[in-house]
Amino acid sequence: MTQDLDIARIAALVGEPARAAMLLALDDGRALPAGELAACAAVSAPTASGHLGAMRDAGLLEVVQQGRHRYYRLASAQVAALLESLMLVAAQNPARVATSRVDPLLQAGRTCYSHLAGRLGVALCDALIARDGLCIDDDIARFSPSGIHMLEDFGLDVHVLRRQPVSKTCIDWSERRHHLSSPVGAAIYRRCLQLGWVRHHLDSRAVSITKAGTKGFQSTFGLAM
Amino acid sequence: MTQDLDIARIAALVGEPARAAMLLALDDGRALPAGELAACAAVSAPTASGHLGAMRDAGLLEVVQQGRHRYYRLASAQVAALLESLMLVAAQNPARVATSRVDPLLQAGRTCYSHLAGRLGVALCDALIARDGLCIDDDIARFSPSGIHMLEDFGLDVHVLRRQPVSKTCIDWSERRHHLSSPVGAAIYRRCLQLGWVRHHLDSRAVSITKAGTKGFQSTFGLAM
DNA sequence: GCGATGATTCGGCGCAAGCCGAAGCGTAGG
DNA sequence: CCTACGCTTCGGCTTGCGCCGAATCATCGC
Repeated sequence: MTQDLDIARIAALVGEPARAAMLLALDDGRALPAGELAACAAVSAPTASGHLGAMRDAGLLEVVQQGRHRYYRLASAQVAALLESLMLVAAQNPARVATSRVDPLLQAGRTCYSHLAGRLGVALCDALIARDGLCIDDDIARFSPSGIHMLEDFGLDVHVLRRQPVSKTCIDWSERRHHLSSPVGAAIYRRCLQLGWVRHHLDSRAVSITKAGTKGFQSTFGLAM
Repeated sequence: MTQDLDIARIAALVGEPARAAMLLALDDGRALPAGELAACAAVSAPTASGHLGAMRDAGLLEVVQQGRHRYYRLASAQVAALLESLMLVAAQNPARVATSRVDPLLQAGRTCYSHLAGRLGVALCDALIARDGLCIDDDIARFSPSGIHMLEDFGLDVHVLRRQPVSKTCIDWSERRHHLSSPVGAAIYRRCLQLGWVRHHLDSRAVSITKAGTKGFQSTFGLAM
């Protein structure tokens, strides 16, 4: 066996609290400078630098130099998918012994590598299903004509959806429920930002809903927050 | 942050060559006794026992006792998905410096948690596409009427496909190409076994094609091995 | 230019964790 | 009942690696 070592090498990189914290901070696709990642992981700059270098060498991260800063970001969507896989497995195993404390970030929503996840992402998905705009079968979502109509009202360019009214879903690790993922999910997220319905907090991947968003989600999707 | 630790704990378990070897041996869904897993990982029985216990406690493995043997298997499809995620990331990163040696298992095919992967899985998928039976867009596969007809000839119960001619795909880590996954992929694999077209080697997850299979793949799917 | 700031490299410390041999426990089978 | 066998627990050894402080390099602003 030779691929054992390959996957063990990758998993070992992620299996270190400091490195895992950095990867999670990058999970939504942003690029962050080394110093900030050191702070996220609560380690010193030299330690962080070592970790980041190792992850870059292994192909998990990309680095882009800008002035005296070096911005790191996830190297590919596959790496993000790997993190989501890990979160899913971690969320459903019984290690939640004394961790009843709920992370405040989960209260509203969060982004998941360019699409909406968390409570908002799941609720949006549920609302579409409740109004017969969408049906999900075995992780695959199909839009109905009325669902496409809703997205049109929302301001999305849906001509691709007309050809193939299908999207992938992603199981949210915090809610254990489906939400829409790329590319439709990403388009919805971009449109939400554009309309000012949600705001992306710069220091994390939390997402909060604006007043306009509350009204908009209500009128367009029948979503009561 | 609290979920950092969760995913790090899971990843650290996988990130150990001996444990990774055991998980990979279980990747196709079989249940194996502790002793055999120790051999797979090339460690002593006590060492293996410690690893297996830790993975069971973490919810990665399930154990079923049968006589004086204890059979371990992956606890859920999510764990298998995690392994596939890791293989995908591991396969596409540039750590293939001196590992030009090709694993003989990949030559014919392999199973991937109850469906066909490897060269055979990818070739079958390609053949369906080439004959306009299938089109893949963004990891989602749709069957055309002629594709459904081919599967019918093959002996599959396709009434569910008529309602929703859609399936998921899985990117094979060795071929870097799509192949069909559950539930259609699993049905195809079961039917192949039933027809005696492929044989599952008991000591690994390799799959070999029988003479009947060569003929059958040729006549039904136009697949030249 | 010169200090300030971000990032990396180097060296040494300390702990966590993997490994095995020996011993213990339970089941199978004569 | 007693031996054989599969698996686990226990104790102790060793090594790998995560951590930091100090030093080095590069870039920005003045």
